[in-house]
Formats: sequence, structure tokens, C-alpha cells
Amino acid sequence: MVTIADVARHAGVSSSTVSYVLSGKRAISEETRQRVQSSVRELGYHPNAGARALAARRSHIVALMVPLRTDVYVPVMMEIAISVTMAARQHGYDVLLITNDEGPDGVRRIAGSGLADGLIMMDVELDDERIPVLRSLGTQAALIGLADDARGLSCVDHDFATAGALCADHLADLGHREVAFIGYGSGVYHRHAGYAERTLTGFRGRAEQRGLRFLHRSCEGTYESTAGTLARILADRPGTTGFVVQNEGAIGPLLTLLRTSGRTVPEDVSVIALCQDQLAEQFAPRLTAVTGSAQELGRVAVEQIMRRITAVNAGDRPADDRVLLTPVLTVRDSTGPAPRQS
Amino acid sequence: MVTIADVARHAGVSSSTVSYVLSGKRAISEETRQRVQSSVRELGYHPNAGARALAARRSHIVALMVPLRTDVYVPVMMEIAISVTMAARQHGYDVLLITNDEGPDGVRRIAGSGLADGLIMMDVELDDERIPVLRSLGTQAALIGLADDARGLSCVDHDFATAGALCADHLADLGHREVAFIGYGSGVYHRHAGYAERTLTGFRGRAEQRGLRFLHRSCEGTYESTAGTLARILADRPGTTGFVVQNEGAIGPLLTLLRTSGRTVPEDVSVIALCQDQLAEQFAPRLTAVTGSAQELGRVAVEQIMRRITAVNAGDRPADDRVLLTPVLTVRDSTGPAPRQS
DNA sequence: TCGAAGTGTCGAAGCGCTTAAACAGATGAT
DNA sequence: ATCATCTGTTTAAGCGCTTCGACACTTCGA
Repeated sequence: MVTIADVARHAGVSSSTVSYVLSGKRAISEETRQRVQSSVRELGYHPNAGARALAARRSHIVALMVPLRTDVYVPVMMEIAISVTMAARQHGYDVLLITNDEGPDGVRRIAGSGLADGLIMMDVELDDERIPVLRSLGTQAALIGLADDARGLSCVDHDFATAGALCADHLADLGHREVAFIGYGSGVYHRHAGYAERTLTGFRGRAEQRGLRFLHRSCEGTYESTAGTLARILADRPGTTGFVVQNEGAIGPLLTLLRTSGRTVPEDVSVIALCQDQLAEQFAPRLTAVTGSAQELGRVAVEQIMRRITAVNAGDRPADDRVLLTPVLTVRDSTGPAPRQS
Repeated sequence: MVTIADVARHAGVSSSTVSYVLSGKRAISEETRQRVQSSVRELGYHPNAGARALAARRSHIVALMVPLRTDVYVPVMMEIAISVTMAARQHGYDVLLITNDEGPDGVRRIAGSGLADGLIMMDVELDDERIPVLRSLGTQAALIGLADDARGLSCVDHDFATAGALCADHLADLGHREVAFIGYGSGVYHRHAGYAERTLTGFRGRAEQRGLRFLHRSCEGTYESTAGTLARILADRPGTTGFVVQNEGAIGPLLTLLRTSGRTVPEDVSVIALCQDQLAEQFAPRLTAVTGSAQELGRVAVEQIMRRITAVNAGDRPADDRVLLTPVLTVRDSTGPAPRQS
């Protein structure tokens, strides 16, 4: 193993000089810097992470707490995890993966051991028991999602209310009058009312403004439950011509069911999905969809946590921050003008 | 921050005694142990990770290198990542997430800095350039997937050949004579011939044994490409009554296409998917599928890496290990007896 | 009764790094 | 010429933990 002392010897300087070259925390003459850097390269030196963490009291690691649940669309979580990892690397940080099931004790463990300098939490519940722990330990954290009480932390999320509103606008613009919103199963609403409810609220508000008659039905995302949901909608409102689908699992079944019931998309009914573009492109017809970038979510969370860590390190109190990312509606082949009244 | 010295003072012993209580590496009287442990609890002591890593030369972290690619079914990767994390926790280990794009330098960085005691690599290519680096650095590693040359490492994977064979057997048992295998896009075959080719080989071998006429067509997994693939199959072999689908993205489109072309599943044609049970259950009809457990994959990889780390720590040479997990065929509603000759 | 072996605990060195403080030498103002 | 200032480098003190060897005490066989 190559140590900083080896590099120092090789470059003919003291080890503190090597340290200062690497951290840039003191002025070093150009000539010395060059010499040290080439020694570093030549010897293949990598600072020992443990020693660095111990001496500097910073681990250069952020922890990412991911949910175990599978009712949220999993590829999105993976995309976030990966974008967090890559964004963190840009700052010289690595990412430690922690599962949600460790709960508040997990937070205590990570903070207590100094394993991570900060924490990014996904799938935060509105009244999450980890949040008070975070606050009492003074641990720096960024949430992906919104918490009830976000004092002492930074948050980032999609602007789901706007996403819902965009759906309502698009259908109204196309002349639809009766529309249905197919949401998540009731579990999701009860738990982290976050995105599910915010989308619905945004949709409802705009739908009312635009004079749309609308229906909201929750749906578990299986074929059977989608069939049941659709049957109820069509029984209650036979004139429904527009569908907004939030549950990714319900999309495929819905399209199949509409087809078998003799309804053509988009001539007879329009369908908008709230899902990733990649998924929207996979169906036939390709779906008009409203999406926010999952990558961006991860990137912003990393920026937030880095800003907090930097502030603390400079002796400042980190500023709380709250970012909502604006979603985008992409028109594809599943939405069209409302059919003429029959 | 609570240190080991605080605990020692509180319990009225020396800090080395506390250390031995916690590690169990020396005999400690029952009475002292109790006293120390209750001090630990009372003070909420967590050993400082950096100091521990520095002194013991073990970080208690394993790195998990995940692919950036999205052509592999993403939820499976997430499931593996999570099961790795949870299994590692059982051994007192945490998991560091590294993206594939760091390549061999990533391996050097992790090994050189002592950040991780071992490495679990997913999505290994047959002739992966990280493997020689691993070997030259003496880094302990476990692969999820099989490499060309696995000397010096442990591997675990599904037994895809058996999975393919199970598909052939099931269709043959049901009396089908002409079957088609819908594989991945050609990129997957060229890159990590691993699972794609092994499945196909297993299928082909058994199909020949059982006297099945079969066709293999690659497919990108989009609606359009599935449509093209199916059209070609039906043009080349109009009598095809059995389908094996490996590309998860092609499943939905295939079912839709079969339906629109007037073929009923399973009365006219049988469909077997090579995919997770969860996904297989989502379609209508629910699909007969062959699967191995992704969780088990992660668990075994962790066991392997732990065994290697323990061996190295004891001064032994770690034994190479290679595990293939046996897949299971679950019969559901998408396969049935071959239709009578018309 | 004595030495050997075993048991339980402690002291202290050291893991590889960061960083405050000291220091040497050059530069400039007086 | 003298002192203050600045620049670039070194010295040395830890960071909190593990672990080796030492030590005190008990137990046991001869």
C-alpha cells in the first residue's frame, strides 16, 4: 500500500506538503506541485479513506436511504440512485446505500459512526419518524420528496401539482368534457400522501377551473384491479373520453381493456400517463405523458447536501432549501380531439 | 461525539477492554461485559468508522458496482442491490454504490483507498477489463454473472441453460411441435453473451432432444420491433404454437399482437416468459414463467465475498467459488396443450 | 510448595492522514 | 541596515480505534 509518506519521500518534500498539494488548502509553488503530482501518479497513490476520515472528520461519503417498497415504480428509484451516485462523484463523494428498514436507528448508526457526512432520503413519509432524529443529531440531510416539517433540511421533488394541472389543461384544450383520473392504490395515499395527493389536487383544481367533469378512482395496478376500475368509471360516466393514469402498472392493462371494449385510442378516448418518457414510448400507441426528470432529482439532492456540508464545514448554519422541478408534457399519439357528441 | 474512551470511563475499565468486549476477540468476564455493554447502550456509543478502518485495516464496507445500462430489466438490478445491502448488514457490513462507468479506475480507486474490503460486480462482460485489475491488486471480488476467466474470484448466477431447457420441456410436454424463442436485441448478445446465450443454448439443446422445430429471433423489446419479429416468425413458420420470450419489454406487445391477430392464449398459442414472477402475474392471462430469485443472487454474492474477506483476514488463500442457482418453472394461464392439427 | 498454564485486564504503540503553529528565506518599506 | 510581511515548507500533535505484549491474579499438577 502506497502512503502519503511514500509520495513525500519520492517527491523530496514533507508529507504535509503532499497533503496541501492534494487539498489545495495552502499555497504551494508551481514547481513543487508538479513534482508531487507526478509522484502521486507514478506511485498510483490513493489517500487512505479511513485515515482521511479520521483526521479531517469528514468521510466524503453520503448515505442514500432507499425504500424497500415495490409499489412505487422501481426503475425511477434506480435512476435516482444512479444519478445521485454520479453527481456525488463529481464532488469527490461516494454513496453508501442504506435500506429504509433500518429506520431511525439507521440514521443514528450512520451519524454516530461518522460513516457519512450527510444523508439523502427517498420515500419520506409525511410524518416520518426519522426526521426528528435527524434534527436532534444535527445530521445534514436532503429529502427527495416533501416532509410535513422540513425545518433543518433541504427538499427536492417534482412539482406534481403542476403535473396534474398540465394533464387537465391538455385534455381541456382538446375539447374533452368528461375525464377520469386513475390513481395509485389506497395504500400509497395513506402512507406518503406526498406525490399521489399533490398530483390529484393539482389536477382537480385545474379541472374545475376549466369546467371539466372528472372522476378519481384509485387502482392497485394489476390487470384485475384496472379492469374493475375501468368498469366502474364507464358505468358511472359512460361519456368519459379522457383518462389520466398515474399508476404505471395500470397503463398496459388500461390500453388492452380499452381496445377489447372497442374503444380506439386516440380517436374515441385520449390517454395521458404520468410516467417516464421511456415507458411512455413503449406502448402502442406511444403515450402522451407528463414527466419530470428523475436524474435531475438526484442531482439537485446532491447539490443540496453538498451545500449543507460545505456550510457546516465553514462554520455557517446551512440554509434550508426547497426545490420543485417543473414537469413537462410531451404530446404523443395517445391523445387527440374529443370525439363529436353522438 | 461519544468515543470509546467515554465508554471506558463510564464503565470503569480501559478502552482496550471495551474494544475487546465489542469485538469478542479476547475473553472478558461476564460481569465486565455486562457493565460495558450497558454503558455502550446508555451513552449511545457507535464506533467511529474511520478510526476503526484505520486501526483494523478493514472498512466493513463492500462496494457494489452497478451497470448504467437500461437494457437489462431494471427492477431486477434494484432487487439485487437491495438484497446485497440487507445481506451485508447481517454481517455488519455496509454497501458502497459504484457505477460501472468508473471502469477499471474505479476498481483501483476503491482498492487503493481501502474504502471497501471487497467488491461485488454486476453486469460483468465476458472479457471484462476490470478483472485483470482486480487480480493484480489482489482485491477480493464476487461476480454476479459469469466471466470468461474467473480465477481469483467467486461467481454466482442463475442457471440460464437450465431455464432454457425447462421452457423447451414444458412446451414439448404439452405437445407443441413448432416453437419460437424471442430473445434480446443483438447488442446484448454481442456484449455479455452471458445469460442471453446460455439461455438460448440450454433451450436449443433440449428442444433438439425433444424433437421440437424451433426458431430463434432477436428483438429489441419495443412495440415495433416485437411486431416485426412476430411477423417474421409467423411468415417463416405459420405453424408455430409456442413462444418463449426472454426480453421483458417484448412481453406486453407480444400478447397484444397475438390478440389482434386473432390468436387466443393459451388455446391457440402458448407463451412462456423468462422473467420475474411479479411481472408475469401482471399480464392477462397471467404468464407461465421461468425465474430464479434475484434476492438469492444478492445473498449468495454477499456470502461469497464475506467468505473471501474472512479467509484473507485469517491469512488463508480464499477459495474460488462458483454457484449456479436453479430456476423454477411456474405454470400459470398462458400455456396449454397444443391445438390439434388443423 | 512451587512452577506452569490459564484468565482477565491494562498500557501503549501505531494505523495514515490533516492542520495549527513554527520556521526559513525572500521581498519590500522605512 | 532593520524590521515587518509574505510565501512556501516543515514539524509535530493529534483524530479514535485495534492489538500486541505485559501484568496481576487464579488454578492446577507435580
